[in-house]
Amino acid sequence: MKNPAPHTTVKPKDAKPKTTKAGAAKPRAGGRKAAEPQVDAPKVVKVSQARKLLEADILAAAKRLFAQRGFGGVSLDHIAREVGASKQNLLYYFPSKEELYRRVLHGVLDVWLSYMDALSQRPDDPEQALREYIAGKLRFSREHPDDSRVYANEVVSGAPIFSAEIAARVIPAVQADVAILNRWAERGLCRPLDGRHLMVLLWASTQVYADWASQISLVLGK
Amino acid sequence: MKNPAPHTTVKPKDAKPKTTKAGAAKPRAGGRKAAEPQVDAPKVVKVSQARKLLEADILAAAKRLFAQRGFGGVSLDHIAREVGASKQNLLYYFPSKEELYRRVLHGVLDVWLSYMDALSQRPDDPEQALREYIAGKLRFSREHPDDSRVYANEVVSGAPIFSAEIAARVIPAVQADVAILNRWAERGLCRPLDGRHLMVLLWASTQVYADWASQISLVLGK
DNA sequence: TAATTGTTTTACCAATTGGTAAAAACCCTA
DNA sequence: TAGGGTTTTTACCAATTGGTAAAACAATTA
Repeated sequence: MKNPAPHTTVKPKDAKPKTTKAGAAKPRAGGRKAAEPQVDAPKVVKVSQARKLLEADILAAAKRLFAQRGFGGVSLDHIAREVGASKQNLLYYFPSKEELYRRVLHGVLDVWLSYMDALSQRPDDPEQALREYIAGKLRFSREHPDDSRVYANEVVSGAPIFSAEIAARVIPAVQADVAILNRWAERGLCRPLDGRHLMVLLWASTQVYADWASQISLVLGK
Repeated sequence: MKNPAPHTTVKPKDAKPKTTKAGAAKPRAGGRKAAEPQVDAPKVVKVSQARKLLEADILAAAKRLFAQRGFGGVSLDHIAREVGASKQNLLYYFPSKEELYRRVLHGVLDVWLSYMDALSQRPDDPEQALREYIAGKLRFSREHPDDSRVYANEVVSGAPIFSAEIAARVIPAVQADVAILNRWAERGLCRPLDGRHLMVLLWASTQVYADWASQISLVLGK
């Protein structure tokens, strides 16, 4: 009543550059095929390369930020600025913040799982298999620390958004590994053990090297 | 200009209850001593009990929420509602959100450190000392999962707020423990090892049981 | 070149954010 | 019962939040 809405008098802040950074840097190319229904041609929708590029940019930035501050600690605006686009533009690619987060998590899980098949590769050589397994998980933590952290963040929060997908994709993989461990023990290929707990131990120690990097480096004096 | 500011016409939503839940539930007691300067009386400021109670309530709720969603994922309003007070009331006890968070972290660190002195208690009995150390850390994770998670969250984010305090309080404690481990190795009381890495391993595996509770319970089928 | 598509920007919006100022309610002591 | 302190509530505030609608711009195809 007293004064007009402060956000209705939008001052342009400063004359915005005629062509934005993103606009100048990235060439656009619209138009997608599928005019004539060619049956034997692979029906890839062929989204324009520019689109894929920006989409990947957004996902990468979002991953980095989510890793650092968690879902609630990051705003769409923040992510958008990081890739030189506007929030609205970002919402053109991803319909909502949660959907973007989901996409990030999906990608993270892809990477995570791709590092986890060492045990089944060598079902008869516990020592070598374990060695490779651990090496793989360490490599994952080292090569994809943000993925590791995003995943950790989600799990620590009780996986409010991703529990279904985790249940569907991670649990089976882990249980298969646990089964292999237990089979080794039964066949006498290694000392008797509870595969589940060894699994947790392996997990813990590798994951931690990524998540706790800052503190560990302080402690190890490195 | 066109329309009045929407948030200036604040509608009371619904007639708020004359006495709020908090007001009805919690007795207040003001007034603090220190009128005449009694020199030998213990100069505890003696904040009123009600104050201490609400303060503790706030800290507890804040800890729980920060553990779940991280610093950025929690609003003051959210915390306030959780304890049945208003945001402004909360700001009467803690001058800012960051200060509240700092207080939470401080408390977490107190608890954490209190579980970490097992090694120095038995400087000549590696096995027993380690057993107790691990048991203690596991107990911490089990008895104070939120503390564990808040701490993990902060560290995973690179300890943006708490790095100084961590450096001052945690690192020395850990380094002392590492030194003990290394001394055992030197004296032949245990197998040769790098205390730093054993330390990380111990840390990892105990902490993880708290932080990853949701996922682990899925995997372990419990 | 014109129509059509795909992409970006502009203009909004209601709700919520952390925070301030001050009035009101409360409680103990004098 | 009055006064003075402590605590809570009321009333704001500017900035930011996630999100919508539509206009403007660009590229491709007809």
